[in-house]
Amino acid sequence: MTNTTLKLLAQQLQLSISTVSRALKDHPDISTATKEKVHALANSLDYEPNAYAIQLRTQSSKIFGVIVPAIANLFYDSFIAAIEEESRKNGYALMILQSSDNPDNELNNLKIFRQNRVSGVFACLSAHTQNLDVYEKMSERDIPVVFFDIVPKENKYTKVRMADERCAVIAAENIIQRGAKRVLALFGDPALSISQKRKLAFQQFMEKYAPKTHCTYLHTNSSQEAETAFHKHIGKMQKFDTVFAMTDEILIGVMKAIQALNIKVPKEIGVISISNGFIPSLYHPNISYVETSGYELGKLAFVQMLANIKGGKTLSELTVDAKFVEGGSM
Amino acid sequence: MTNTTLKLLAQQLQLSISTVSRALKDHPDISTATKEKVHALANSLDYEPNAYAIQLRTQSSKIFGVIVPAIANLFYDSFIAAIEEESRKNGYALMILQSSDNPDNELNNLKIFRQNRVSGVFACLSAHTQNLDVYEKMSERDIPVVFFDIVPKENKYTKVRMADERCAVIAAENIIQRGAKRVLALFGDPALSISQKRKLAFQQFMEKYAPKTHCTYLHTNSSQEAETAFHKHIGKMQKFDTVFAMTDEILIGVMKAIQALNIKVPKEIGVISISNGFIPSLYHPNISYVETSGYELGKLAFVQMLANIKGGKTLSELTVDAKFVEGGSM
DNA sequence: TCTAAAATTGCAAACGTTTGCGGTAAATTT
DNA sequence: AAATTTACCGCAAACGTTTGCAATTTTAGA
Repeated sequence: MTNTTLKLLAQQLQLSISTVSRALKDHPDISTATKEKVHALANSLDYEPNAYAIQLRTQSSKIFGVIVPAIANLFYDSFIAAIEEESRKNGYALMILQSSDNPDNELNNLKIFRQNRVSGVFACLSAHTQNLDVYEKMSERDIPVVFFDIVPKENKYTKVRMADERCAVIAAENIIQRGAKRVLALFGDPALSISQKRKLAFQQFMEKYAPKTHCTYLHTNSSQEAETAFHKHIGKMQKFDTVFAMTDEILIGVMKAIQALNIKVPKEIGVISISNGFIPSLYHPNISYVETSGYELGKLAFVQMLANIKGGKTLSELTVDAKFVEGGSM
Repeated sequence: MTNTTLKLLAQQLQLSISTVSRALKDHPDISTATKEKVHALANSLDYEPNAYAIQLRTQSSKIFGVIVPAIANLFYDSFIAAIEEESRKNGYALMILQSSDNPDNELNNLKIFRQNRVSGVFACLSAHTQNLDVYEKMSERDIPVVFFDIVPKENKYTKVRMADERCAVIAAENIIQRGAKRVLALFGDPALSISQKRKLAFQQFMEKYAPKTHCTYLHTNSSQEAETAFHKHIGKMQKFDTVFAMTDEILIGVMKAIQALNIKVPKEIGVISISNGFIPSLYHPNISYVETSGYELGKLAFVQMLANIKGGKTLSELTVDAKFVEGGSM
């Protein structure tokens, strides 16, 4: 079946295309009578404006691009869910591409976004992206970019991210408050700035406010690694009374080990992590965690995007605050 | 900065727009010499074809729409990841919208898809969608629809889904093989056909091949409900020696209860579920499960879509097969 | 050298909108 | 009744491509 167009409506009504167009959008120039006629026919013929024609004509697309390392990820999917909601409210649609942490894909995805003339892109850098030229190219095209989560260091970009240092400090506070004597602190890939930031903040805080507490710092790149690391370190020397997991991934490994060894939480060991809350709710007792909500981050990113679109350049780095959520594991 | 267009290239090269257009796509009519010139300038000027103009002209969009109840979902996000991969390989981009299980949103999303003249849509019905007219409308527009996971009953549609009955039967087989005497079987929302199918198949198989095994069937709508149901039923009368969870959601509730009561798996109770594998891997021992891979389903859906686009109508219902994955919980 | 065929390139219409501007008829003011 | 305003509507260009066809140039055949 052929789509109904303005032209078709115009022919059937013996009107000009422009009149039909204006009638459809309640232009004051058009009389109420014709407006009604037009609307009636448009409805009965199921008229749907052709987005491409509009975008071609108006040079603006009502589509946002989103680029994440992976969609299948507890954090990113809630981020996406958030901007999807906001987008719909504001009449935008979303185009989502994943980089799989591969800079080549990243490049390609950005290209697709440019070709589709998206009105803006939400970007999470892939783990080891060095070259930001592609993003420069977006700016040249006047396409605003809001970076989230993994963001570039330079402060000429608009970025939103979690308050990484705050997260680590809040975790440290709670560990101290528990009266921990020996803590095992597990962090992620040491090459990632997020790992560095969190570790640094955590370490400094502990050394300053609880210098007598013995801390062991480890970096692990997967649940597997975390699990085996835990097994290894829990065995030798005195047992830890508290364990801190920087991410869900790490927490998962730790908890498997804890279950395997049948260690009682929180009696024999306290557990605390940084998470968006889903994984911690899987265990009994619920794991206490410092909340980093992908959902909140998404909402924040969206207002930044809107600001960028409306008010020209709004360069800034906003962070969503962290808060402690009591589980029962501390 | 103003985008470079064919017109611009043509002017600078003293060529016609059509020649430039053809040169860029290696049309045999164009001489190698001019082709090279054109490509060179296009590169240096960062020419990027305007997708909207192309789509307007060619009436085809290279975009697929995806509609899911929620992106933030272990099953759907892996489904999405799969079709995203395939799409990229085939030069398509994805437009993803979530229905939040609300038929109104579903309606609206479909509308956006139509307006954007997507080349096809992957749709998962929202839980209680009754009216399929919207999807009929897509067909009228010659937009193929591939339903996945939650699909309509009528067989005039193209659908892919998990082999629900097989899943349930495989689970039942393993339960029988374990020599279970008393099993607690937990299913999801009884209004959903997926729950009905799985329960029916499970029940029939058990009654046929293990009539002496005592089975208790329950429906729960959330992790919470599953958890309390487990607590309630494990308390009174004789303990169950095996529990079957139809979904991840249910498994989560069950496992929380099991942890709380400190019941040993698999010694005191066997656990088996239907899952894509992530949740079962979170526990020690890993939970044995019947695999329903969103990823596989995505791949399958994509070939169906391609078939539909290329070869006209290909109405059929394909299912991705289920297989048992040994954990250590049985 | 002339002609026919082959190799190149350009013209112009079309895709479906939006929108500045000009035009006509009706309503209002003098 | 003439002049002016107001209300309504249509013309046509433009957005950036693609593509059938015609036009031109080059090459080959005789």
